[in-house]
Amino acid sequence: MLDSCTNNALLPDTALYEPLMTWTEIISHEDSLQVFDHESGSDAAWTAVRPEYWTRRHVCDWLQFCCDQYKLDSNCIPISHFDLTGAQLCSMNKEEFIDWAGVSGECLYLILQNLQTDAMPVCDNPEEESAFFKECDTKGMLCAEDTKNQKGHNRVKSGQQASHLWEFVRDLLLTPGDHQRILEWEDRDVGIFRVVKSEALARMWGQKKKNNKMTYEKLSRALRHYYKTGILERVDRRLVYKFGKNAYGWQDCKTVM
DNA sequence: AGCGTATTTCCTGTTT
DNA sequence: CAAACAGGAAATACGC
Repeated sequence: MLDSCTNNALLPDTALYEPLMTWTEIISHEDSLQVFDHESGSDAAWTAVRPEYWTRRHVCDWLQFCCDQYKLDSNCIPISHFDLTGAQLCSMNKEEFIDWAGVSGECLYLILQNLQTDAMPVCDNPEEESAFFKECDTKGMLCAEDTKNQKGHNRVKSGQQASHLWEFVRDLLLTPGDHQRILEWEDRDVGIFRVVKSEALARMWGQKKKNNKMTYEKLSRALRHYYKTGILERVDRRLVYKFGKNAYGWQDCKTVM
């Protein structure tokens, strides 16, 4: 089986993003992030939006970009697996991602991680940018040599995803996989979900925050604080919550590939 | 050091 | 009765 990562000298330095934006430009678009309309899934390019907030369309565009620019073999990518949002994409850990994404998984994971973290060159210096992509290139080659036993990708930082409780909840809802029915969508279209296993949810949140004294009682108090900020809306049913107008990243985007 | 935000902790009362 | 919900109040954690 041919690993597409072997496929070329990836990243011909600065030419890489020529048709797109430089990182500096991308970062300067932070402001436009604030006004991005998640409801309508409107038009910001994936380059202008943080991966965690990508719509399905953005994920699709990003994948296409990776295939084009990194010469990944699209035949080796399970395209149907990428019918997911950025939040879903980002919530997978490395193992899950690689399982999910096929033989190019490690390459794609690395690219995504670098987009997510400040490993992105935040500078105006094209030389640094190009150095960044060279490093990315090197890692890409590594993954071609051995897709299994590469552990030391120190470049990939552990990331800052889901640092807030509501994001943690959201990502749990969106993550395909293994947390067995702790949360379930009640009405996905409008963002209503139900806490199925309250103690388990508290335990997971406690683990994440390294707080073994977390309880659902306390977690739910934190959730109720979200009512006043519009992250959540009240639903007068036990263990049922609804994402509010200030929550993002949970929607099921209608525009698909 | 000071501040603001996001919880965490505790509590009293109410509802399911 | 147990489990949740409602919020107020205060303590804490943490990033800037």
